[in-house]
Amino acid sequence: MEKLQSLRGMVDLLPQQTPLWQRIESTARRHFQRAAISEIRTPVLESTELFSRGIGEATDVVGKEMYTFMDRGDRSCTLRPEGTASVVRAAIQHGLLSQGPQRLWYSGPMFRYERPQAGRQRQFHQIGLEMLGFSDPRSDVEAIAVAWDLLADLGVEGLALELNSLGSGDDRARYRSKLVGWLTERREQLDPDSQERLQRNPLRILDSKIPATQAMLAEAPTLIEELSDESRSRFARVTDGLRLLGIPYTLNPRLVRGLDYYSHTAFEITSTQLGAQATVCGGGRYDGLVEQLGGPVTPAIGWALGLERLAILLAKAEAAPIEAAQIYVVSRGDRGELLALQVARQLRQVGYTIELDLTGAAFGKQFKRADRSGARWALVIGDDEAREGLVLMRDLRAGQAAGAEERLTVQQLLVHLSQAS
RNA sequence: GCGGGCGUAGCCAAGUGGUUAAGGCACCGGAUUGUGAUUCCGGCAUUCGGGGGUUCAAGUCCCCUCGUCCGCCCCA
Repeated sequence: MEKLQSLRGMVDLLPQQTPLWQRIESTARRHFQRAAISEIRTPVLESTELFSRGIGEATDVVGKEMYTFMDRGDRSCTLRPEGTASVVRAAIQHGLLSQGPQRLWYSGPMFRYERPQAGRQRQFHQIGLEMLGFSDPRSDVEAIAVAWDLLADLGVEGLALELNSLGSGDDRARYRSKLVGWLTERREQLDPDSQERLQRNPLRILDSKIPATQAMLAEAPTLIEELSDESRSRFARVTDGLRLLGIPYTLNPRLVRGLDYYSHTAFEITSTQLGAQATVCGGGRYDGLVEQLGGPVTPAIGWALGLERLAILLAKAEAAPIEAAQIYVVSRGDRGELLALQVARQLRQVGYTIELDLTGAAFGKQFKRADRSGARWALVIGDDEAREGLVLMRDLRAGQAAGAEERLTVQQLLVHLSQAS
C-alpha cells in the first residue's frame, strides 16, 4: 500500500517544535495587547474575487500562486494567500470603520502554490498587524515599532530594517514612465526576465538579483528623487520617528513590494541567516485598498511576519526540550491501578503535572520509564497501598538514600509536595 | 513553472553488478514477577521511495514517476 503522507509543502509541527511556536505566539499576543491592538479572526477560505481585486491581477501571488477551486455551488473559492485583504473585507462587511480607526492583529495559516524551499512552504503561517483609518506618519512608526520590539523581545538577532517610500499613486506613475524610458534606452543590457517585466511590472526590475542588472541600476533614477514635496516630507516624518525611538534602519531605494496595494512607506525586516528567503517581516502603507474593496476612503498601514522563518531563526538559539511531568505515577494490581487513576486526577485538579503509566507492566519497567521521563518524583500505588489507603512517594533523585521514599495519605502527600516546591 | 543535489528501518547510516542488506541510536522482551544506572542476551528492512527495463545475477546500471532539499521566479 502506498504510504500516506502530508501533501507537498504542507508540514507537521512535532512536539519538539511546538513549545517554540507557543512562545512566539504568546509573546506576540502580549505585545499586541500592550499596544491596544485587538485580535480578529477571519475564514481561511474567501471568494476568489477578494484577492484578485485586492492584491492585483498582475501580481504573481494572484496570477500563479493561489489555491483556487469551484465549490459545489459553482462559486470560485480561494484559500487565502495573505491576510490583509480578508481583514479589510471583514472590517467593511461589519461596519467596523464607522466606529473609528481600528488596530487589528491576526494569526493563522496562509496558502500559496509554490515550489517549497528553505523558509517557504505551501501552507505557512503569519502573524500580522493592520491599522485601518490611520494616516499620520506616526502610525507608520508605531506599526514598525511593534514589529521591531516583538522581534527583539523574542531574542532574534542580526535583523535589519529596510525602508523605502513608494510615494503616492501619482508619484509612482510619474516615476514609472521615467524608469521605463531610461530602461528602454538600455534594453539590450537587461537580462531576459527584466526585459519581460519592462511592460508588465517595471518597478520590480529594481529588485532583480542579476548582478549585471543591479550594477546598471546603480545609475538609474530612483523613486525617492521623484517624490512630490508632500510625499517626501511625510517620509521624513517617518524616518524622524524611527530615529527618535532608536530603531535603526537603512534606506533601500530599490525596495518595491510585490502586492499592488502598497503606497508611501514600504519596509522589510530581514535576516542574513535565512538563505534566499531573507524577509521575516514585510509591510507598508496601503491607503487605497479599503476603497478598492468597496469601503470608505481609509488610509491604512500593516505588516505580516512569517512564523516559519522566525522559528528557523529562533531554533538556532534554543533546543526546546519537552517539559517533563513533575510526578510519574506507577501502579499495579486492580485496586492499585484504579486508585492511581483517581489520585492522578486529584493531583491534576490542584495544578500538578502528572504522567500516569498505563502499560500495566512490571514495576521495574514502570520505574525505568519514570526515570527516563525526567519527572522529579515517582508515585507508587500497588494493591498494598490501595488496601491501606496510602501512596508511596519516591524521590527519583535521591537514589538509595534513606528517606528517599515515604508512605503517605493523599492529604499528607499534598502537604509534602507544597513544601518540596 | 524552470534548473541542480539527494531518497537503504522511527532517526543516523555502511554498502562501487555476485551467496542470508553491516553498524549505531531509539523502541520492545528477558536476565531482574514491588524499585530506576551499567552490563549481558534476544527481537526490531522477505527488501533498499514507487513502476518498468538491461543482465545468468540489480540497493548498485538505464528510463519514467513520486517525494525531499537547494537555487530561480516571487514572497512572510
